[in-house]
Amino acid sequence: MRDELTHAVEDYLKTIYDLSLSHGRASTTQIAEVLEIAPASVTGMIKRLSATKPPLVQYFKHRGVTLTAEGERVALEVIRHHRLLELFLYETLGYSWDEVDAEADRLEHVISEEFEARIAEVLGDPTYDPHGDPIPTKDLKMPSHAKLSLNEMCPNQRGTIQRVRDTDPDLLRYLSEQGIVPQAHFTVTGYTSFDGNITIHVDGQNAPVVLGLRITRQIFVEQEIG
Amino acid sequence: MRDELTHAVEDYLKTIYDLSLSHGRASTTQIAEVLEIAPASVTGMIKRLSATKPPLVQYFKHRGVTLTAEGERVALEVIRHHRLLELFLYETLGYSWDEVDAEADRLEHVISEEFEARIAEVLGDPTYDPHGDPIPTKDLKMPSHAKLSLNEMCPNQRGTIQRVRDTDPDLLRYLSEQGIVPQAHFTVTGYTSFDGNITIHVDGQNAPVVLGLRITRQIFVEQEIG
DNA sequence: GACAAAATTTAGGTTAGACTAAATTAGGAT
DNA sequence: ATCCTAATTTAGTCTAACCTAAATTTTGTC
Repeated sequence: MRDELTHAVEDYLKTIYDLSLSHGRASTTQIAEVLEIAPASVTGMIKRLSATKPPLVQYFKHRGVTLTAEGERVALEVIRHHRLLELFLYETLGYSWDEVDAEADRLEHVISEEFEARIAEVLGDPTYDPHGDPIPTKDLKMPSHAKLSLNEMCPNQRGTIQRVRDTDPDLLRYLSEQGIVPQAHFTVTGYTSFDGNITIHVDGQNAPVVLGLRITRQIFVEQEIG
Repeated sequence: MRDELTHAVEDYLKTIYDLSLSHGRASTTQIAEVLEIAPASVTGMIKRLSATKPPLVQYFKHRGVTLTAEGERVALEVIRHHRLLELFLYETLGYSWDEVDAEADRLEHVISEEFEARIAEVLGDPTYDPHGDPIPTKDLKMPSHAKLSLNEMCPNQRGTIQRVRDTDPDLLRYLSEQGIVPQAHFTVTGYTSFDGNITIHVDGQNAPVVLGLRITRQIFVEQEIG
């Protein structure tokens, strides 16, 4: 139970958690892509993760992995660290939202439970980080969050940006320049079926913005009815 | 110049810096004791540190190591991180002075220059950490600091605590209970030559405290003349 | 249902950083 | 000057986590 897992293990579990949410399971190649390591290395690590007691993942040879209850617990712990840190860097140290991910990626593995508790207190037990991602609670329950992605919306519908799931600083900077940040209201003004491009007009902005599938899939929204 | 040194290397350099200050050079065994690893492991690492380009240490077989200019630069960088972090944890997150060292030991290796700059700014470019240790400046100059240790004082002399160089939480908690913290004024009321024990009476405290050599050697003071 | 392309695993190798046990060197006491 | 002990180094292992190249399995297409 009380571990002392390596940073690498924590990174794997975090990645598998994310991939499992969006794809149901995590394949070797997907994990390798996210972590930017060779697929063969992933296979090796997966074997070790499934051989610990208690096992952290369930391994289905040639068809990917899922987290065990214990693996999910660890993943949520790391994700809580990460997102609390992002918000702390943003709120308390004045980082911009495109800078917080990289710093939190390193800090998340070394802070103590004490540190976690203290920044949570300073921030008033927050529920969402600067990208709108939900922060698991102290007892590791994931707060509710928008599941509708921007690419599923249709012209003339209105909505509110809830969550921007990307870590690329350049993209994030571009999006915030266009007013595309959590809580922004917008109207879908166009859609081209060939490429899946969506055009939205953010309230208060002069020009509309055209966004490709790769991006709109990462943006989660609340639809405004009426 | 442009590094990406491992945590272990940074720990070695920090340790060698400290030992060189107090003993002129750092021996294999001393380093091993501080880092709590086997002496044989230290020999191996020292060889690597002296074989980098540029070398980080100068190795005198069978007689210890000293830092090169480059090694000292890295050590001061790490020490700056460490002490800024200690103060940040103390001031901004409400840690007590006995808790900050352990947390800073892990964080010091992963924070970015950006993080360093931001906490330095939040803290107003501070010069001393919660133990009274001097914080190297941005350009890595060490601020002036008291060099007289408590064990060198004589009965009836008065002084001010400037610096408590220890990392043991239990000891630090005990000392602060006795009012022995930076800026405290005191009078030396006794000395026993057999064991080197010194008795001091801290202003505002009821009872005097007897301190052994192991402790008084770690406490640095400013003597009050007259 | 065969087969090529894509995904995955196996096999073997590397590096950092630790370990133990055994050999060697240095330094202080006689 | 010798000898003993403490300090140090050498030699050989181990583990975590990565790598590449080759072998294998799965899957989608006709």
